Amino acid sequence: MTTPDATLRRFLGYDMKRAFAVIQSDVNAVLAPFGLRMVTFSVLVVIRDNPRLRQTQLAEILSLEKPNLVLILDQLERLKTVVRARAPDDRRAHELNITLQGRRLCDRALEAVDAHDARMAEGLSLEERQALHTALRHVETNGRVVDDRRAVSRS
Amino acid sequence: MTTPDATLRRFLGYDMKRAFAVIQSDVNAVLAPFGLRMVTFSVLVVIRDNPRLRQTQLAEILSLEKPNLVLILDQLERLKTVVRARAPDDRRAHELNITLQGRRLCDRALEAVDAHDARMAEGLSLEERQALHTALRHVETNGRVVDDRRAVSRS
DNA sequence: TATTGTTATACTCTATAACTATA
DNA sequence: TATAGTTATAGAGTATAACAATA
Repeated sequence: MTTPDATLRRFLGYDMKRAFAVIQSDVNAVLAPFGLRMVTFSVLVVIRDNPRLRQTQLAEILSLEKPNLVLILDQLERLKTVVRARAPDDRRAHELNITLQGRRLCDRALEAVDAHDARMAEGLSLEERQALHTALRHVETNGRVVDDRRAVSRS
Repeated sequence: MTTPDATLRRFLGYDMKRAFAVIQSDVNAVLAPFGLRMVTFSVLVVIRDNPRLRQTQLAEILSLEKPNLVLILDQLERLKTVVRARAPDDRRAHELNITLQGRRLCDRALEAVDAHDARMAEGLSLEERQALHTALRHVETNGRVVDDRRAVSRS
């Protein structure tokens, strides 16, 4: 047993929790100067890439609960980066759109996060980096399957 | 743009957040029948592997804050899996040790988490899986470096 | 009756300051 | 004066129930 946590190091969950903790605090630090957090940044990007999106769809895409999205959008509206407008065809719904100012902020933030991401991947070859993304998506998919047969694992 | 979150998919942080969310809820479901969560499980394993460990050291190993560790240990003591004892050489400190009952629980939980981990890695070759671990530790290390020169990234 | 966005709320996780008892 | 463990507390992040407006 070379390190005190050697037993845990064989689990994907453990290595991922540690790696993600590092990334999250780091990305939040990178985004703070823009007035953004990891979630608000993600929401801003998805709104930019999907004009006239509705809140329910946005929540679905990012796996957020609708009530939690409300406060995130309030914050983005306060930053003048996003606007909520009544949908003409369904007056219950809101169409979400990015503003010009939001687009500028989004571009700058994307650049900063890209730079940070490159630093996080330093030391990994392009192939290794691509393999990491592939493996992570693989795990995400495997987990979703496990979700269906929940708690059958053993007891 | 094939998926609504295609832009975000290029970021390690995004793929990791999604993959980890899946793993975490999954592992917690696997551990629930044992009365454990991801953290309590990790703490139990480290105590088993490092007899007479003290709380400050344990907190350091698992990157937990000492105050948060207190409640975790309370819970493990209530389960009769761990005991706190006054250290003979320093009466301020506690020596942590696993009980026989704790050892049994730890073994069964490890088996369950191992089985789950194998399912999460299904579809990945042994080499791919090993590469995933390596890449995650690489990211963890890269992040720690960034930590030192915090907030210098750009603004 | 169902759905969209919202409010209120609660529970977990994480982080910090300050206390106590020892050193 | 400093350290180990603890208490209290506050802030995120996340989850559910119920409501008003609209379909």
